[in-house]
Amino acid sequence: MTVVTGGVAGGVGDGVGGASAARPQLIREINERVLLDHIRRSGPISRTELAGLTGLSKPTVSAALSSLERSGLVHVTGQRTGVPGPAASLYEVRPEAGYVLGLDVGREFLRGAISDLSGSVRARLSVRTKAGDAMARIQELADLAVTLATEAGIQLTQLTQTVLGSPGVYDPRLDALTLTGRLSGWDSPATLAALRDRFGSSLMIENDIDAAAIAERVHGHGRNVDSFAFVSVGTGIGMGLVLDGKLRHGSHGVAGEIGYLPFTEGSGSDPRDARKRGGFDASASAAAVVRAARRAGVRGTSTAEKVFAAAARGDVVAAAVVAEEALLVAKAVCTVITVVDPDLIVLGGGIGQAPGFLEAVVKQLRQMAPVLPDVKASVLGTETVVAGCLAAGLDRSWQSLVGRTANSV
Amino acid sequence: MTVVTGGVAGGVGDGVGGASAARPQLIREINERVLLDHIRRSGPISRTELAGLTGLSKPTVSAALSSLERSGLVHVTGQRTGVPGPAASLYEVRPEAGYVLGLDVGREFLRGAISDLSGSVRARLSVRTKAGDAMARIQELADLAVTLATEAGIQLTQLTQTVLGSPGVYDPRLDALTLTGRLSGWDSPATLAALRDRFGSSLMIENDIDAAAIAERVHGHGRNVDSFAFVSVGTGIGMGLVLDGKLRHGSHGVAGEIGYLPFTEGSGSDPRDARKRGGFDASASAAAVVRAARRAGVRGTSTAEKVFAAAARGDVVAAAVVAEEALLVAKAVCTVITVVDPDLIVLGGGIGQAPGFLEAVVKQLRQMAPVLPDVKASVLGTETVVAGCLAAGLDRSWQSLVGRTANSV
DNA sequence: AATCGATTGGAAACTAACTTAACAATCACC
DNA sequence: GGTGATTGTTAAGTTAGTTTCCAATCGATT
Repeated sequence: MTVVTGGVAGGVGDGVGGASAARPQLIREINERVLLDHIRRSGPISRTELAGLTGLSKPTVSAALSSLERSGLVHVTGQRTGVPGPAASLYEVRPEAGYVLGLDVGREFLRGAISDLSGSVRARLSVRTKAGDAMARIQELADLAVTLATEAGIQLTQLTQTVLGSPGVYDPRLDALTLTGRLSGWDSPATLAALRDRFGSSLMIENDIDAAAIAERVHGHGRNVDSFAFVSVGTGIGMGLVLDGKLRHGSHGVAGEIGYLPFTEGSGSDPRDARKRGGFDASASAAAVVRAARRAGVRGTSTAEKVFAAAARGDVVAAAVVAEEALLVAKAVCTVITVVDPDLIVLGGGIGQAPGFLEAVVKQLRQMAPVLPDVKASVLGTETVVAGCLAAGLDRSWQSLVGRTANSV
Repeated sequence: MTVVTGGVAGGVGDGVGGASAARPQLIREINERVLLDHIRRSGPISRTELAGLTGLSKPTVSAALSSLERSGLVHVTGQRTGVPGPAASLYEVRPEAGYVLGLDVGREFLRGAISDLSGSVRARLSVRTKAGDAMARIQELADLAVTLATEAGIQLTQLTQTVLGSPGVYDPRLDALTLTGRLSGWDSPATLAALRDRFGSSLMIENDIDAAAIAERVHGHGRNVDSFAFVSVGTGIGMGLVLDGKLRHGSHGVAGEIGYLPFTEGSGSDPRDARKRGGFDASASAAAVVRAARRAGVRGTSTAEKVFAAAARGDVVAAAVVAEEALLVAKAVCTVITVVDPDLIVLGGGIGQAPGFLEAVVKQLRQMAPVLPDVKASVLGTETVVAGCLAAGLDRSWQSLVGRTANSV
């Protein structure tokens, strides 16, 4: 009944670390994993094709597939005909071998989806939350889970993995949620206990922006690089860092909490926010933009979106506020470059994805960063966090299912 | 004839990446590696002990050791007697199986050492450089290598790996040295070509502070953690980042170049430095401390060391300068925490290791960082960079030697 | 319509590597 | 000098994977 977070371990301790000795069975384990990966990626596929892709011999592929079929992870889905010779059996992942529930808890909305092991979404739903406190919010999440399961036509017990994208981070050393910011009461031990109680042992809690970064890796610009930073600027500020294809949480779970960058020179900073969500968040989040615009005398500045719209219309004062915001974000991106130097920076969030903002940030970056990596704006939308949770849950499900197979064979 | 940098690849692409299929031979390869690791760590050791440590059976251990012995990587070094039963043969790494040359090129000193495969240093030397340009400097390095080889009693051709710790970074995309800062002419293509010409195909170029971080990982505080940041503050400012036990260079080699952090509020900044070595370097390096002290009116401020000494003696103005420096360094450390959240921060360099500085930085950190990791001052000295180069070269030598064995068997 | 040729899937024989079990040889200690 | 622990090897058996060969199948060609 432990909450596990993030990037599936899976690392083969490198060299000095402490790799352990290998038995012949390991070969089988590796090869089944490899085959499974190919089947996942290349849809229905024949034994011969798999043999070609992996370099394994036909008898070996056959034996391994039998084993995978016995354990229920793959099945024959049809025959390929139309070519000379006998019809080839086509294998694919058995979608019913597992189901993943992804949830996104925000201040205003709860979103969720259920996907099967093949990755297709069986049910999806967003609701506006009415909850006043943490416990009510958890109840709403549980209700959402039930609704989704019903719609997907499965039992809750069939879920192999549940992933909750949430503000705040899970600190494995303290076994607690911390830095939950705007979500009141969410960082209490009771919240964590209640979540575990409702969602069981397979619950995995992922920072919402980290989840979005995973989605970006699977569906967005992160597909073709193996290290990138997803920088989200909107209601709050945060980052998800993917290095060597793996999301990094850091040793206290705070990797990417760039709201706490020690930049305090912003014009719109609110000291109350600075304590709770970090100095940089207070200086550069949407609320700070609104404050700065109001102070500068821009009219009709109820939301950051309106400030950006005014700037786009040619309001020079609003444009100055936007430029200042771009400078702040560029500084944050510059720190990320100097510290980890990723292949790519993806800007996300309401402000990060605003038209023209990317260019403004890049312009500033050019003058301050030691190198200029690719910088792109995210093209994903409101379902990003849920998609990331599903992807993370799928990954983890695969790991555990394959592991289980290997042991039981 | 390529310059390779840093952390040996060796990663088994995780999951989706592209792991390839396994043959039975892989088992042997893994097991030989594991045995070798144990022999390296646990000195002369018997077959039976190895069987116990690895969990492999005695016959398997015997067979693998024979193979390793045939390829010249290990040899029997003696017999253990004194216990009942036949004398056990003790195996150890054959030191002569390879030699590593580590070099540290600085503005004032060149340092170097040669170690054998077992890690013991066979020769060590530091010389003051008289070189006026890059080519002369390379000649001095080559001379140093010859002297060291003579002293160690080996031929230069016996070197399996040469590692040069140098200011600046190697950018694999441009195949060039960049950001070489104070070392004039060091970033020209001709320098790189000349280095390759002199030191051959096994040359590996490592940023000097990254090399120090490797030393810290092998000999210093980094031994018992698997992610830490070595932050060096002295003549220049830089960082070496070790995550999951592996040094990270980033995709342009600039990971850790925190001299380029966009902090410009320091009082001692010099605009010429800012362009060349980064805004933060210009604000917080030793020269900046001297400038700040001079401006504040501290007397006898020819070096940063004297400013720190004055502060320690009770000079309140000097103390204020030191406190300001601590604040700047704390901000840099805070950015590292918010971006990657390592287990540990190690402070190094003349300023970083100054008495009392650690405490001053921690005091500031407490008020700004979202979490406070372990922070320690390095206890390593002037030979750190060379030690790191040797460690990196040993690692790489092991990788290639073991790889070669596996193929040739 | 019959044959040809490509292709599939599996069976047999062989290789690589590990394990367990048994055994002969050795050495300290009583 | 006998006893018991320990070492290192040999033999037999298991898990995996490879190569080679073959029967069965199905579209295409004659």
